Amino acid sequence: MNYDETREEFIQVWGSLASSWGVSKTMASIHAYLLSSAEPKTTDDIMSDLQISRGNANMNVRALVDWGLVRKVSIAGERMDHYEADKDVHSFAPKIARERRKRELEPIIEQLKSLRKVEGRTAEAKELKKTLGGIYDFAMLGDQFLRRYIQGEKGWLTRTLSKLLK
Amino acid sequence: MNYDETREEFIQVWGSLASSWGVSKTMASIHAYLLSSAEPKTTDDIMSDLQISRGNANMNVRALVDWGLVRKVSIAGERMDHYEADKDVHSFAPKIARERRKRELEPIIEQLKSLRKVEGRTAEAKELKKTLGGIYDFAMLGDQFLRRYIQGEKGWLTRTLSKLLK
DNA sequence: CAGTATTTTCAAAAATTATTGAAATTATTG
DNA sequence: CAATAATTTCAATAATTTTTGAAAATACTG
Repeated sequence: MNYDETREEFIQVWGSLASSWGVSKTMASIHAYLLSSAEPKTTDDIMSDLQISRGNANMNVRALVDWGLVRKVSIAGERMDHYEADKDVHSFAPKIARERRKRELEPIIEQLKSLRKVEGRTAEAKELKKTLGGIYDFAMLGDQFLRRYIQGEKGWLTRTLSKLLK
Repeated sequence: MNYDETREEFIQVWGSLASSWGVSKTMASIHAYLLSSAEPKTTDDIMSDLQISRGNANMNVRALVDWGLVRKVSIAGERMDHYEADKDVHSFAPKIARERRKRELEPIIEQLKSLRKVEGRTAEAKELKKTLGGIYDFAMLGDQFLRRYIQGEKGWLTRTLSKLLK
């Protein structure tokens, strides 16, 4: 399988998995497109290679920039903005973790913090308290781990997991 | 905040977060409903308390049973099926992890396994190979960790993470 | 500054995903 | 086995999410 075929398939796979990763198909496709590009690309490149509209390309490139997965670079003599993906998984994965933590974990923790204090001396109230408390404690542990990964030094997770699984 | 208020809010929070967790809103609401129920509930209970249709209730309860988060229990003298949630987060979280791993991680790994072998001696082919290889290795590490958690003994993850974060 | 290029916005349309509800199927009871 | 209860299925509908594309805003260039 050659370069172009690999690229195309990578873009298509990354895109088709997008929904289960909680991002739009286009956002994932553009990410894969830039991850597999040797050179920075313009919005026009993205539009024509991925066959999408300008508005769509613009919105999703910006989202990728917001997530920190892609950066704007200037090419001397060119007017259009060029975009380039961070290709080092150990650098971009924590950024994805940061966004997903914020969307998927933080709101649960915030809510459970108060819900687990449910009042009442009935058996059912006590049981609910225990259930919610258990979920809260578990979520907090995951949260601490994620926070450490997100802001930690680059090799930490890999080193830790490797050791752990040896 | 009393038992009923807490329950209602928990159901609503769990449901509203569903989309970012890759499950349908109803599936999450039913899960929260059963997690916060002292007694096993029938499809009719779910329908009337959550205000949803029979088809919807049936489909999503079955999905919860498939995931292993809820089990069918028989109540002596009652004809209708009753459903009860596994309330121990250390028992049900690995089941969620198992399903999400299957949907979100396994397909990427399967594809990257071959894509990372991209042929070509050009600079761009080499760079792509490096990028895809890096993502693959990282995904494999996460996969090993998840597998260990999913089929491991109950306290493993909590113990490990607690030690790690101390 | 005027003219042109580029980027952004956002209402409307399209695509996707979830839900309903009634009919079909399956299970239970006497 | 007939009658009834309970469950499942699935085509139609509704709700949600994504995408388009043209207009508005912004940024350059000479």
